[in-house]
Amino acid sequence: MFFAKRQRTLIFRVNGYLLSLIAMFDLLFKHISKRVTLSSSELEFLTTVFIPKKIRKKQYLLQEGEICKWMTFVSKGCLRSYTLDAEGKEHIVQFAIEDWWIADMYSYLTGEPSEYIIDALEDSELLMLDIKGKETVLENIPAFEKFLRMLLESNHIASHRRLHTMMTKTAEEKYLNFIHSYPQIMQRVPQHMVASYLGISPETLSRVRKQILATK
Amino acid sequence: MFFAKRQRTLIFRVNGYLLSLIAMFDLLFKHISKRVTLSSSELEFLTTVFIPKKIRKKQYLLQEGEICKWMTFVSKGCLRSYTLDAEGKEHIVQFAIEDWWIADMYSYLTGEPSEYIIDALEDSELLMLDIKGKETVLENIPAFEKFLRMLLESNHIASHRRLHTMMTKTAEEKYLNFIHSYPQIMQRVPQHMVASYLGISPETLSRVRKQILATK
DNA sequence: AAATGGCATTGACATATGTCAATGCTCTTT
DNA sequence: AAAGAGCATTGACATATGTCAATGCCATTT
Repeated sequence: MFFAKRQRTLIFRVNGYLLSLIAMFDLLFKHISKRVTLSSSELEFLTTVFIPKKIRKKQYLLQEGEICKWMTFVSKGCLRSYTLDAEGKEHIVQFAIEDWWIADMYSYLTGEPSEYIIDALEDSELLMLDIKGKETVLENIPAFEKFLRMLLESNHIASHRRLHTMMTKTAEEKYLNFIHSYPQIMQRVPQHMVASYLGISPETLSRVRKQILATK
Repeated sequence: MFFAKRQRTLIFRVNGYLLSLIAMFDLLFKHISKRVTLSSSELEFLTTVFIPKKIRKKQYLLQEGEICKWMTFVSKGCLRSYTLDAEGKEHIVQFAIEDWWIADMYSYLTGEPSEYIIDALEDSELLMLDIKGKETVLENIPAFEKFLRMLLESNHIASHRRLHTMMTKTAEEKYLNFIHSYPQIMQRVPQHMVASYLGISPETLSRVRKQILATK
């Protein structure tokens, strides 16, 4: 009786795990298929190279001074990357939610220690690709080169746009721009982190929001 | 006599033109070879796809509202891309000197009209690649996909770094950072354009420089 | 139910940077 | 040689945003 119960539990666990794995890879496949078409054997190959990982809220994925070993695809949850300045203040560089990637590409590509920190803002599910894995995929799946190139092109455009708003817009415009571009993220992360991402103080963001509410 | 003279001149011109063409492509070849190895027939193929162009100081390469049809490799000279804001003030997004690329990738990839302007700050020599050409190259030279991916990776890193300094540094730090990273450009372009690139006013840059000279 | 920690808000005040206007320099054009 | 354009510098002043400190709210933990 005891045994049977244990076994059932185990099977449930294994089933649950497999189901969640399937869902994770399913999102990755859809993500890639938006840009290039892979054969089913190629997709299957990906499952042997990406490392699935679950991570709890507040856990680190990368700590300052470590080498960033992974390009990480977020299949569930929310992470951020940030730096600490001389005064120990956080500056958030990026949020990543489902269907996005996060990494310190500088550290990843050069092998230099990272100045960034990546941690989880929610319990999250990740698919991680190390340099070796990336090379294997590039060797075995020609279209993946194209996929990466196109991903980087999108990224390039987004970076330029962000830089431009950072340089030329007021705090209010930055905020309006943010809630327009990323309404989901605004809901999910604390306001002071959005402020940090926008490069303004939490107090200023609070005042900007008050101001906006007043005028409409 | 008259004829003979004309002919000699013509030959000189043609020779000069060919020599300059060779130099232009030579730089492009070296640029590409830093990242991937191409066969000589592949290199030769590139000369049939890239369009050489000379452009005089102050000429436009892209005007606001036009579609950006070209990815442009600068083999000589200096260009900039910038926007005009609501008050008509210039915001410089990028400088490009020899061995760099310039384009509005958003417009180039989507075919939407550009919000950017690209013009020459010096007489310049360019090698230009339109979308059709890019596709042809990608079809005929597999390694070019890898080259583009790696170029975009470098770009990605540089954008992140720039964004970070824009967000977290003072005017003085931005300036010091700039002259450290791009001493050549500082020499070649007017100071107020550097200010614009750094997102600060020309007056502030002037004061920052004075301040730096005083303290050392 | 009480205690705690994280967070947003608000007010008073400080400051870096922008704006405007004047001056003078240097180089090119006439 | 004169004129003009483009540019860097400087001073006076304006302002957006940051900093510091206090308050109160809400959710989670004990």
